[in-house]
Amino acid sequence: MVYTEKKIENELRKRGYKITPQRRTIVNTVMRSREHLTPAEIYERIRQEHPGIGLVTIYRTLEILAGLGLICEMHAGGNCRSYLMRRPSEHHHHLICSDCGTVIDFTDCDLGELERRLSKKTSFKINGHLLEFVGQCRKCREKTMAG
Amino acid sequence: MVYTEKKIENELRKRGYKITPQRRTIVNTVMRSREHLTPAEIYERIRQEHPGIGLVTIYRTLEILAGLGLICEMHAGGNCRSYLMRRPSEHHHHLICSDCGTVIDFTDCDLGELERRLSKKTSFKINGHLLEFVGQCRKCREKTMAG
DNA sequence: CTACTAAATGAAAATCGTTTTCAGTTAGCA
DNA sequence: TGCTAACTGAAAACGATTTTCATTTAGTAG
Repeated sequence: MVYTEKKIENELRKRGYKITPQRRTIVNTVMRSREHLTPAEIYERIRQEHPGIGLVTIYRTLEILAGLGLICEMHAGGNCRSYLMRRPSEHHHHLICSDCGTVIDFTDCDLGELERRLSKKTSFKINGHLLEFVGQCRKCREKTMAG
Repeated sequence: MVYTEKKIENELRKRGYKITPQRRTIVNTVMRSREHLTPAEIYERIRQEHPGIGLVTIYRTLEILAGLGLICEMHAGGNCRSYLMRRPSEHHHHLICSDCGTVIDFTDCDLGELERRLSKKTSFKINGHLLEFVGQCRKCREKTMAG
């Protein structure tokens, strides 16, 4: 389950932020996506319908949403950050083939116990996690064997 | 246990990389530290003894070492990456504070069962994994409460 | 020890993602 | 309808990282 647009708008209004068409579009875009999106990717997607929008506005809005804990900010390889709607209780992970780049998603990760243990030990309030497995898919393994 | 300088030099030589005084110093600096260091921090530490060294060289060397799996690259908040000596056989994971960037390492992850399950279901040969928890450390939580 | 060559170095410039500045626009409220 | 704080977009600034290029050096063969 994901936050509704209404819930997000209320949350923003409550803190004195205004609801602008740009912000609506940004929330909507992040919401539609089941993948993490970088600011640049969000910009590209929005630009098609909303040519006038500025990349700056996207940065600013994402910063606010992440600050309120409504979306989840993530830092992966390269110099890029990306954002995903926060799905309370559900999260999603990847299994990546290091040869061909195929990505398989999975959602069951059983990290609750570890999360509790870490949280207790470190006094962190844990908000999320990133889990990725890297390996070789069947096809690529067969190629390697053959070659 | 951490890799020895000798082991690292051999690993480099084996791939045709040369052992230069700069590389020695960089390896030595990362090795001495029990903390993650950013390229800029490494630069600062080295500059005191080796004023001539270039930041570029540090970037280049870190890239090679990380590529060979001898050090561990980490992306935390802000636009910064940092590096830590790798401890073979342990794999090591991070708990990151999304506010201040503090990183806590841990090594117990209990993902063996999940790995087997995924491997069976997807026919992947799984070689490794990346696990990061993101949250808010005690100090930052207290600040948030107060503010 | 000397000469050679591929690899490495450092300085400067280029690049990329992100942030700041600023003048003009707009949402939300009286 | 009018007001004002908040928002916007363009351009400039910024900081981290990468590329380019001329020079130097490690490792090796003679």
